[in-house]
Amino acid sequence: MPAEAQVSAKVNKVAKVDARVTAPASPPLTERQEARRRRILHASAQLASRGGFDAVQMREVAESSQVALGTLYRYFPSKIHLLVATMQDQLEHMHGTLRKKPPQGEKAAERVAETLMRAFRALQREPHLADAMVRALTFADRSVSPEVDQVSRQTTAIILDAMGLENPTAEQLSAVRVIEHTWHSALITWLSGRASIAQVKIDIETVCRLIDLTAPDAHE
Amino acid sequence: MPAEAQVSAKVNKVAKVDARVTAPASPPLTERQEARRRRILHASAQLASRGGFDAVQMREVAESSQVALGTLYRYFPSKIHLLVATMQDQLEHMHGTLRKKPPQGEKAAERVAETLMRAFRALQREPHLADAMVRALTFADRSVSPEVDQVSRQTTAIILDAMGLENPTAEQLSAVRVIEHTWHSALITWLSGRASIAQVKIDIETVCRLIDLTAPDAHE
DNA sequence: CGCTAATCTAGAACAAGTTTCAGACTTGAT
DNA sequence: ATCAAGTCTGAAACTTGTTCTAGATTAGCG
Repeated sequence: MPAEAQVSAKVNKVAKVDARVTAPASPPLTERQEARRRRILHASAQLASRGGFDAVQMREVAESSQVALGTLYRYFPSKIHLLVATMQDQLEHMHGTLRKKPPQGEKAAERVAETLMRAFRALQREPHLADAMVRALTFADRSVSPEVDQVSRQTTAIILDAMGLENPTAEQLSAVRVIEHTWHSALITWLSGRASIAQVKIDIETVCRLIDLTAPDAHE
Repeated sequence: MPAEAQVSAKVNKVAKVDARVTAPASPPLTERQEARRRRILHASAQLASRGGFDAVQMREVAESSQVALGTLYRYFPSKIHLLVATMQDQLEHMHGTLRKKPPQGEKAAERVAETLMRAFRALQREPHLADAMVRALTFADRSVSPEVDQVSRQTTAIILDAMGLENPTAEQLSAVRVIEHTWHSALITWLSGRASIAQVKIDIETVCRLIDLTAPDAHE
């Protein structure tokens, strides 16, 4: 029988979180395990904040989080998994923060653009961290699909929140997907120095106009 | 003084290619060097076609192309550089091919969507190659910016071609950028198995509607 | 308490990208 | 034809992600 295994998963920090955006708490973890996991994620974010993707070296993460290399790999089967998990973690924060002060815009498109720009500003404060997370996200192969999908759902939830929609139409979901595409890709161009902050802003605002197209009289 | 160094760059295969999409032929190469370069790109594409990004191993590329490892690195300073160059190469082909049979759609949005779907179908024929190229492209860091930018310009040219525009407005260029974002990101979701081909099609068609937004009476 | 299975640790080992180096080869110029 | 400078080769070395192993620990159970 298992050794460390009990304690309830203490997710759902933010009140009524949609089940679709809550991580599927697979095997419940011991307190010590939960603590290890947090230490690892913390070390990962910290190293990433310093030097971006390259600075997150597995041996360093292991050392910083006081865990053996093998253990690190037991928790996160690859560097990409680790960074995607780090992103999930950060996104949860972000979503919580964004919920508190909902965007002010009149129309849905404006609110979404405002929300994304707010998120973008947050990323600008830790550009290296953003680099590590976004690079990992787009570099992830099939073996990380579930986790990446989770991030995607969380992002979708944030956008739908901003739109103020309960039951989006298929067309609106398409628009949201395209917005997400633009969001990710625009971040990449910014991170690799091929687009300015202003440029990203324009792209976001441009793509958000798609929302008007799917619901000319959009509001809640 | 330089040793191997002369011969004119024999780019511009396709007649009147816009200067903005022509590689800035830096130091002209010897014929033997040009041949080496081609062998390398060929080996790269071949290995990529087999097993995607991971199958393109620098030692293997070197061996396949009958070049020493050090030489390979002299031509392409990193695996990412190599794969991005491979993409440039493939894109040139693609653009040439696409030029021949221009899209039929009435409206600009339709023509762009049709063109991109055509390109998408081409990629589907070599999914592993697509994987290698696209992953490299989005993973590229600042050191590869010039090359990635070149790919971006080439892509822009293809889209503008499909739109049939000579002097796009700033607004239209924004739309094109957003379309490119969507194109790249949608490819990624497809390659990582998180979106179906049908899904990609919808996303492309959705984003192309932005064009109508910037030019309601769009045509040539 | 004492047992058993799972987990953790330290460290070696392996894989693939990248760098380095000494010597052989080419090239353009004298 | 010869020379100087730049290029190519083959091979070793180095780096960092990933895997493997043997032994120490920990957790849950009777």
